[in-house]
Amino acid sequence: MNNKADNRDPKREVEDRFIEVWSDISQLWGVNKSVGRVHALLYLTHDALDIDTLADRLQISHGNASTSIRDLMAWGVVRRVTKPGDRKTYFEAEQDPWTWFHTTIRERRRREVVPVMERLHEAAGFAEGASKGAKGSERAELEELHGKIEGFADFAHEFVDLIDVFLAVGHGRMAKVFRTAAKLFPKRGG
Amino acid sequence: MNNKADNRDPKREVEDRFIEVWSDISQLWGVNKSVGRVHALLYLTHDALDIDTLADRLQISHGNASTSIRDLMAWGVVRRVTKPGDRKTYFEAEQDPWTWFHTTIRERRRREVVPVMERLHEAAGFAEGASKGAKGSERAELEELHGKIEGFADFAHEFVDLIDVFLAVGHGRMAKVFRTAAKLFPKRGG
DNA sequence: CTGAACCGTCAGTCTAAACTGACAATACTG
DNA sequence: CAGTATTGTCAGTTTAGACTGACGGTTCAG
Repeated sequence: MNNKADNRDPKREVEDRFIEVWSDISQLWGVNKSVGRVHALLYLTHDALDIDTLADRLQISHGNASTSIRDLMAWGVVRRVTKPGDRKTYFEAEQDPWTWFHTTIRERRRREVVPVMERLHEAAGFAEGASKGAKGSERAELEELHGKIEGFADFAHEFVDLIDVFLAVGHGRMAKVFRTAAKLFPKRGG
Repeated sequence: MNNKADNRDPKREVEDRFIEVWSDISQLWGVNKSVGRVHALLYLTHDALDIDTLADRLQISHGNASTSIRDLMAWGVVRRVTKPGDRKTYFEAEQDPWTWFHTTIRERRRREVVPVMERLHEAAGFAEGASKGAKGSERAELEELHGKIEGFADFAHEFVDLIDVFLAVGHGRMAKVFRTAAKLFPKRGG
């Protein structure tokens, strides 16, 4: 039960603490715990690791480690590595957090944002159609609804623009963009 | 089972379609389905609604509606409203999406970002302490680990700065900031 | 070709989160 | 003050998602 007490190795304890924090950040971000922990360990480990080593180190099943690695590769933040004269498959993580974050945002945009924006536009289109097909007070109500949906769609569209700027600017320059923006639009009270 | 077919009212269908989209967006954002649906309905509905009307309309239990409302109020995006000469408590949503988004980000920063950043700094501090207490090759390893953790912490700190700029700039001006940023740092290939 | 080492998959199990519905608490009416 | 309408809470149930471990497929050594 008590695997902290067994842990005499300071290196291991340093790793564990960071892994737990990253794991929690991942969960806030909608990524499951095991995936976060595997990612954290690969980020900390200079050498690429194989599935069994990951499973051992993190006390998770072989299957879970394998599935987590599959997810991380689908997100584009982990690479498969083979070493000559060695059968095993090793995995290594992107080492620069900005690159990793950029990749993640691009993938999230593709998987989640684009499809949901299409559905939002469909909903707005349906509302518009319904209001044009109605008469009298019902028409007025439907027009109001349509306006509300368009209002939200406009906001969502600006949010997507924000993502696009982030993706276009990229990496280290993002901080500079924001610093510039902060100067252009200085903080106000509240 | 088939409650779409029963649904002859076009207003209701327009609402339902939007509610489903918003619900999915909420889930992507880590907010549960019922909470998202309640929020969507309140956004669309000009008049404030009471708990039973919400539960009826969305086909969820009274308890679920009440809990969802409690969450939304804790997020600061729904207000309690009382009408003179009426016992019931009504609830209404913030109508401007930018205001709502701004409030949500501020709350998320407070609840999630700040605590996890503290833990990250603790982890970095622990790594530093461990490396200073070690000798020889172990020390070198611990210093490398510490460097990795600091690297991530720096990135995380810039991310928090980004949130702060967003909060400082606020509402409608955000779009302008981004348009300006986009001009300063034009899109490059990829 | 056979056996060993290893990775990927998925059915079944387990866990955590959401939801329901009954009850408690509160506010108001007559 | 008793009765009624309404909101809030939470124990128990249900549901969705994560995790395990056994199996099958593949690759390579001998």
